[in-house]
Amino acid sequence: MGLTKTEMFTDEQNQIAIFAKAFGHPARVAILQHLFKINACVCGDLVAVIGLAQPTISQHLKELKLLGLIKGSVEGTSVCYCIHVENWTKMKKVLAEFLDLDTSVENGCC
Amino acid sequence: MGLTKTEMFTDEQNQIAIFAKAFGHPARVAILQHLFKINACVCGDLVAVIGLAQPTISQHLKELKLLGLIKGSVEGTSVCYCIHVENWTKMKKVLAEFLDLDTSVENGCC
DNA sequence: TATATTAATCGTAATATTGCAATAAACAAA
DNA sequence: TTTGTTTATTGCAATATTACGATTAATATA
Repeated sequence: MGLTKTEMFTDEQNQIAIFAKAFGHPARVAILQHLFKINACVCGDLVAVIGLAQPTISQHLKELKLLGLIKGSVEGTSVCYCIHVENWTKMKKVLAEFLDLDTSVENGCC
Repeated sequence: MGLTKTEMFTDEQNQIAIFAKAFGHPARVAILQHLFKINACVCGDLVAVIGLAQPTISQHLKELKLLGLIKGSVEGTSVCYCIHVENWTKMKKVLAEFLDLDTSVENGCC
């Protein structure tokens, strides 16, 4: 059906899934890596850097902005994007809690 | 088009996206959390624990197994699943490298 | 004001994902 | 062998995602 049954899962599980989905596409990974690399606002060159069409990049940026992982500010005719560091840190905490579950695994079988 | 243009991105970026996609659904998050919680093989009770239909669970398990994050062994009529700790560690390293990019961000704008 | 530049939105096409009923396959036990 | 139990596979329907051309919106500049 293509329709995730979110109501069957905890808020935490849905939260993890939503964040993970943001990184579930290489274009968004590339966008975020570039923003970190530049370590400043990026105004306009993302389309050239990533290589996808402008509407496609704009769509990916919108998703990341909706999730709060980046912020954009209008700067003349262009728009400048950068990492939302506070939210990035929060997201990392949520994901790390999940990813670090293996620290206590004894693997007594298999 | 629904078709990701993987050839436009680096192996690392695609790798991150593929792993992240595995956690991009709450059912798979729940499955993995349960495997960690039990800290052993789980034989058969996943359908009851998660609450989705058996073919749906089987499909999610297949994806996780294909990615190498879990392993399953036949045990009579049932199949036992558990975390593939070595691969989980490798995956964590790949994701952590990406998630920890913020350590050097000075956020000199925005 | 007219034009150029840049980003967002709309519309649409194609592929991917999710979910489950039905069925098949594998095995244990009677 | 027959029956029951458990998991995998198949087939399909519905929704989601990805991508981009065309257009619109917003703003700077000539």
